[in-house]
Amino acid sequence: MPRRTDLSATFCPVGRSAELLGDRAVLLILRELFFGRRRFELIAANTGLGPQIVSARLKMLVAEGIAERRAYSQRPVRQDYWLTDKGKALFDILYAMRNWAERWAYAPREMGEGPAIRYVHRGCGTDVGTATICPGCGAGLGYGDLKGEPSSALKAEQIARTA
Amino acid sequence: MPRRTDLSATFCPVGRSAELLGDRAVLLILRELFFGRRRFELIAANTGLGPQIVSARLKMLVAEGIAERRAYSQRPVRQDYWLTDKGKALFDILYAMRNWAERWAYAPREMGEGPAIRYVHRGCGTDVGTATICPGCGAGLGYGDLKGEPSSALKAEQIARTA
DNA sequence: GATCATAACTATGATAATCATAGTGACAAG
DNA sequence: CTTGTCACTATGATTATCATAGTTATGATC
Repeated sequence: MPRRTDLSATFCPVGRSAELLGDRAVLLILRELFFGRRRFELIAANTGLGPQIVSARLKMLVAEGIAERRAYSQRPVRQDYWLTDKGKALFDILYAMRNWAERWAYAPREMGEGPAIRYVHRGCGTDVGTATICPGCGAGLGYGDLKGEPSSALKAEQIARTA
Repeated sequence: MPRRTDLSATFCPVGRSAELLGDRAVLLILRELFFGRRRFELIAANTGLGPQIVSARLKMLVAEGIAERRAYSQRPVRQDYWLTDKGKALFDILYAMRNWAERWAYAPREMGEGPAIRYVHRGCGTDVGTATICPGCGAGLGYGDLKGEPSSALKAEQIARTA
């Protein structure tokens, strides 16, 4: 495609976010990083993206200050990727995406099963459902406040992808 | 590009959302619809997208039940696009994108100016800043609860695009 | 009543991003 | 010294995207 117009300098904040997030690969990689999958091969396997795309997007995320590359082993040299504060702040967006899809974009769900990921408020132990304010204690819910537990169906799908 | 893998049937809700939202054009068009710009030509002008893309994406949004096409004039026949309930529910995501960018993705901002769009809670009149819970009255903030006022810089940019 | 204007699109060709596949370099284990 | 793991890079075919121009339908203007 021809060179698309750059939105990173528009006055509209949604436009600036769209410049980053209007890309399947970026969203999927961020999902993996939030799930704690930091290694290149794991990210590639779980997203289904090719290694060139994963490589290019991770480079970009590092350049934008959203992720950082760390060596988790010296011999052999092995790198992985961690979210920075700027990256962790994207949690609200991904959580809103999750909430929308659980409500409006139906999954190939087993009968009677609940959401694909159950989130529990670490502070008070309440299952928050798809709320942004804890229904148990009224606290706002941000990065680190929630503990997610994938359903058996989601777990099976993830295992199938990495096998 | 080759046929990319379809994520609309994955168990992961973030994946299903990414299938829809991982696309610059979709995000920009949704922004316009939330801003109340419903006409084809206005959407094309404000997003900078070509008419083929706008056409294709609007068709898709209608097919997905996110927008609907309405005739706002019979003679001459003129159509525009409105968000459905499913579409309006995407507000939380766009609002989270706005909040993230206002905080972390810096605008070419005039000195001393605040956010590009000031949001005021309709219920109590409080300027909510980038909060998801009204700092004035504690109410949760969703679609319809907020009144947005673009800054002069953002207004100027919008006028420049449509001229 | 011929031309001009407006709105909502559709059509075409050049360009560039994406995917699938294969390969590389560094090291460790057997 | 062959095999395996991990984090990538390289290549070629495919296809989405952009810029530009054109179409259809109608109303307004000269």
